[in-house]
Amino acid sequence: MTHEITMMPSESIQTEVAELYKTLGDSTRLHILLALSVQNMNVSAIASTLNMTHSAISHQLRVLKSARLVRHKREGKSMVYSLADDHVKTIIACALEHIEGVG
Amino acid sequence: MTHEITMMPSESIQTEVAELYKTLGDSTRLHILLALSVQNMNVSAIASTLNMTHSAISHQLRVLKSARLVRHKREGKSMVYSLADDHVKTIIACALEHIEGVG
DNA sequence: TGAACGTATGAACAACTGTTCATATAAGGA
DNA sequence: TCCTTATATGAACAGTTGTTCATACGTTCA
Repeated sequence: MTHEITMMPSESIQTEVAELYKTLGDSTRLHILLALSVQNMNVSAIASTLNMTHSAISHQLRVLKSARLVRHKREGKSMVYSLADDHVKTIIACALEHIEGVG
Repeated sequence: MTHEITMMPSESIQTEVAELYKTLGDSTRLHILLALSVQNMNVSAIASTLNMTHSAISHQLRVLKSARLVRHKREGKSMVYSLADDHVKTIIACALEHIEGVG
């Protein structure tokens, strides 16, 4: 885990990285990921935590799902969402450190 | 450099992080940053490297500047741009690792 | 099966984004 | 000073984005 750019990434990798950032670059989605970094939640819980409609949250979860940033599993009537892996936390933590560093 | 989220960031920090990602979430801007991670360049050099117009590059450099991701200094007729600090490299490297990890 | 709950989806709309084009500003050389 | 080179800026346009509203789907329990 050195976090260094050892060589110039290919065009397609660059595009993928930009896509990843675009996905993270919406405050609703970032809020969802941060909430999920604390604990797994269903759609209703996320919606009330962020004080937004179920529909808006569901739409954004779809985006996060297709970006492979969250997973979901059914539990009875509800869908429980969780972060896809620890990478996600790491990426956000990187940005947090930058922000805190710059002030 | 542990890259862990030790506590829930404040609303304003969350918004800042989202803004940072939004800035990184454009392939033109990411290309510029990756190019600058190799060497400092002026606008013309960036434009020809990315095969884009000077104007488009200049507009994007303005965005990167206001996000404090790049610095610039005049050298004769041209403006030489460089990464603001090593944080920028680290942030991009984090995402690269995630992409490569996911495949 | 039918009602209630939880979630997903599609259409539509306003708001935003990135590029292009035209033009302006700034520095160096004749 | 005038011309050239280098960069910046503003307006405008097409394309994209995120939310809302209405509706559909899926699960549980009576």
